[in-house]
Amino acid sequence: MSLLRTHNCNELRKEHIGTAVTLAGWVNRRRDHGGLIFIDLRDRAGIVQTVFNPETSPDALKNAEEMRTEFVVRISGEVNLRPAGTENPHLATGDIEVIVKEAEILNTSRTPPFYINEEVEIEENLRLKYRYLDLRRPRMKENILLRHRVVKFMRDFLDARGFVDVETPILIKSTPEGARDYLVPSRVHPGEFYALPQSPQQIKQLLMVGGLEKYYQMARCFRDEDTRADRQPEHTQLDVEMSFVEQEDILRLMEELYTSLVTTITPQKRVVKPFPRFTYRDIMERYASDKPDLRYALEIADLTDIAGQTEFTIFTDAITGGGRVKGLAAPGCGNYTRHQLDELNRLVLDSGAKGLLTVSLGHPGGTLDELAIDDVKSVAAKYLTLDQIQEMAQLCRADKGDLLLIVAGQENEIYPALDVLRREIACRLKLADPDTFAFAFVVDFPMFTRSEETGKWEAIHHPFTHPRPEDIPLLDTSPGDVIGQNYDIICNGYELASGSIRIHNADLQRKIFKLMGYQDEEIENLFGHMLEAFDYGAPPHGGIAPGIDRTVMLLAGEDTIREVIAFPKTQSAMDLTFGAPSPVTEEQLKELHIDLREE
RNA sequence: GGCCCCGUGGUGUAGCGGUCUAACAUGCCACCCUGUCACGGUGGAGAUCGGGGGUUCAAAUCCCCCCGGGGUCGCCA
Repeated sequence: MSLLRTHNCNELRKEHIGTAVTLAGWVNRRRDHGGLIFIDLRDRAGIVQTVFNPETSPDALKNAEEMRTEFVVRISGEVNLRPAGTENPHLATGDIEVIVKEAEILNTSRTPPFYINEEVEIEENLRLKYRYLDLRRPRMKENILLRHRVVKFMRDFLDARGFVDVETPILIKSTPEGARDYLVPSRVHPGEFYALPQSPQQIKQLLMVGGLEKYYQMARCFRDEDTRADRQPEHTQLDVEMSFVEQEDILRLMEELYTSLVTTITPQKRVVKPFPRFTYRDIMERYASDKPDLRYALEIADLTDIAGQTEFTIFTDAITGGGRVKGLAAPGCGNYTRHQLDELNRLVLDSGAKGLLTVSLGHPGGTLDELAIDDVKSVAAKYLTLDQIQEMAQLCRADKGDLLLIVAGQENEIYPALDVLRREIACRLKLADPDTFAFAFVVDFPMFTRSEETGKWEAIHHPFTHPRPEDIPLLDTSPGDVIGQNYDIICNGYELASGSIRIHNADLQRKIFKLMGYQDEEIENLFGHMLEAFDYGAPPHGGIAPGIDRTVMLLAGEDTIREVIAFPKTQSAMDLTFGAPSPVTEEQLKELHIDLREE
């Protein structure tokens, strides 16, 4: 195995009995019986019990008395069957133990700042400061090993299908759109900067022009924007691009990749193939989100028609103002207390909607037809007829005993509220099965949205997305109606991947840039390299980029991607292990031609 | 930048105006212990309760500001 050891701590079994072994690892636990000492030795592979006996090896025992938690030690001895009745079924190596003949302390350790041998929640900033110790703990160790298996699987999967792994530059050109770039000053070119890639988007398209046909890369992507539980300043994408493909080719490839990944890496989890497909419009209508958790239904119903017939002015005013009335049913929540209803109302207000109307549909039992007006509890009850309530309940697929949650207003203000409500109810009712991955494709996104600040058309995905061929004429007449050939993979409430068929024609690409308000000169400056490349026989191509961190997070059952990243950054983008970012010397700044401004 | 949550011995928690000279568990140190495996036993050390200011006769506890961590909106082509 190596010069320092013959076996790892997890591989010794009954068949090794009598074998002389040398092991090295960390002291996971020491049990000193005064004379007899047990030390659980731990390495990456696992744990084995070693026994120090004063009669067989007094010198080794002397060393063992010095050993403490997390000391690095090396022992030599013989594998023994444990005495009958002392086997430990919790250990893979629990049938045997190593009788130590010689022991050596390779390195001592201070008492760790937190438990390594116990699963206790530790404050995250402490874990991050001592991440190298945190990585020894089972949770992080397993997550990092899982991540390795996921990445290995993806590489093998794509290699087997003819994909070529190409490395692309990390120091590239800053582009104006999208996220804020991380900038790197140039020593050689005073006043000029490189940018770290937000993704290798343009580069991989040029690889297609370069004739690679099938490219992939574990690509690090950098975005100087605020973090979230599922967002870090740097993250890793499985960047994929293919030539001579249509959208359908890419979706099928991804469906195959993800289903085989899950069945191979986490066979205990459920996954449904084929993945359901939704248009953007459809999924927003039904779930008020472009990445809903589809492990549960809780579909959102459009109540605008019936709400417009009521005497309830909050509804009718909203509709008159061009808004909609939408709602969902919270199963079995008809008995919610005032306090619980207030909590839901608070969520709605915090999400920016004007308010929440709750309609309690009495007690469970019987059908909606048997609902009496006296069963109904709602502040709007006197403005609604029983027929209207029953119809709204029916549209929400509600039963007696349920709670209707209804929000009225403009779509852009009620959708966040409906999304929050849907997730909150699912959380309270524990509707999301932790052992299921509900993948889905979302397709047919609009290409452009009009910026509220500038009034300009902005790309929803990115400006290299190819419009649906039939929509190209709309570029001249109504850009907001143009649907792009782009697609997301969503799973359990997360956007896992995003991709598109790209433009490979310089004229069309130029047209898109112009539509977005770029002047000819800007276009040549910023994107001339792309447009020129398209003039030299660019093949039709498209791709996608699944997020590795989010994928591993889901497979690991974690709630944040920090748990699957060896050295993640905090919400304020700091690396607590290294203390980055940090000031640099005046000499360094001078070399880079940088003066710091007073803020 | 907005909103919300958290910060008490090394670690995890309790305490939420006076009984706090701050409790419990674990870890740590010492001694005892030859079959434990979260070993056991006895003893001990260890906290100006994130920092500052205020209210009060009295503050870990109430108020304000700041710092740090987290969640989220904005942001993330």
